[in-house]
Amino acid sequence: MASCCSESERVEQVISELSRGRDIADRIRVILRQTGSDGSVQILARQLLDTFNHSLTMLTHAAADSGEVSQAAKSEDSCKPRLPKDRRGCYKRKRSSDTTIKMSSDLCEDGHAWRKYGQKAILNAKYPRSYYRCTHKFDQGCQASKQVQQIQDDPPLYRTTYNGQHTCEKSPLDHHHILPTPPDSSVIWSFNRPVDSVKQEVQIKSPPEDDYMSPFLDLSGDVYSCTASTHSIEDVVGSIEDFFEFQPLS
DNA sequence: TTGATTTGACCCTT
DNA sequence: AAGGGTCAAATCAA
Repeated sequence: MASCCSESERVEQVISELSRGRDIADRIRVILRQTGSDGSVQILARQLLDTFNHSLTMLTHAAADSGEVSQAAKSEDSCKPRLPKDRRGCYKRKRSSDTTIKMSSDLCEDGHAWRKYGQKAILNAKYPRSYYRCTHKFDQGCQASKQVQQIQDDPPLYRTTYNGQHTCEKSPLDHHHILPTPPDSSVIWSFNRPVDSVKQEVQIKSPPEDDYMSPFLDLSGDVYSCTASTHSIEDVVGSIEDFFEFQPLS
């Protein structure tokens, strides 16, 4: 009879809720690791995360098998030429929250296994942008992805934009430049400034209450800081790029 | 043979 | 409508 929503909508709601639970579990896990909490608690957090991942995997596969998810648009104009698969609704553009940007003078390893899935020429950009997803996207349901783009030639400067957090297993070390996103969804950036061939780690954090504050860079001390809206990441990155461009390398 | 990369096409967001 | 993110077939490499 007339229920509030269709079966497919309910399935998608459950998937959405599970995804949210997984993100929260992952944040708990990161916090526990950062604070050096009891190992058994960390294991429990890990198991909680795995439970969400497995549930999501089973649910999405079952939904796909039964054709329940994302089939709403299938009823009409299904005779489009040269479409091997109906890909409508197959992806959503990433939002700017839960994003980490790293600027570095080289393409250093970040400790994760990535698989390149695309490359695009970007308007007004000299170099193409490469797209990577976590190698464990399918076997562990890890949603982390990154974009890498060279933004400067001499000296070479690369901007790496990380989206999402790793929920896959990796070595416990090597979090030296990917900082955990706090629960308030503020944004943290870190990048290396190539000065005297010595890389300086810079961390930039935007407090959540400064939603409408224009971005600025405080480069006066050893610790650089920057505040900005989570909606103006590009502005901040522009400021960083300006800094690299106009500051003579001493 | 298998997994990774390349590349053109599709389609969502702005 | 344009730009950008993702998919997937083709190709490459180990």
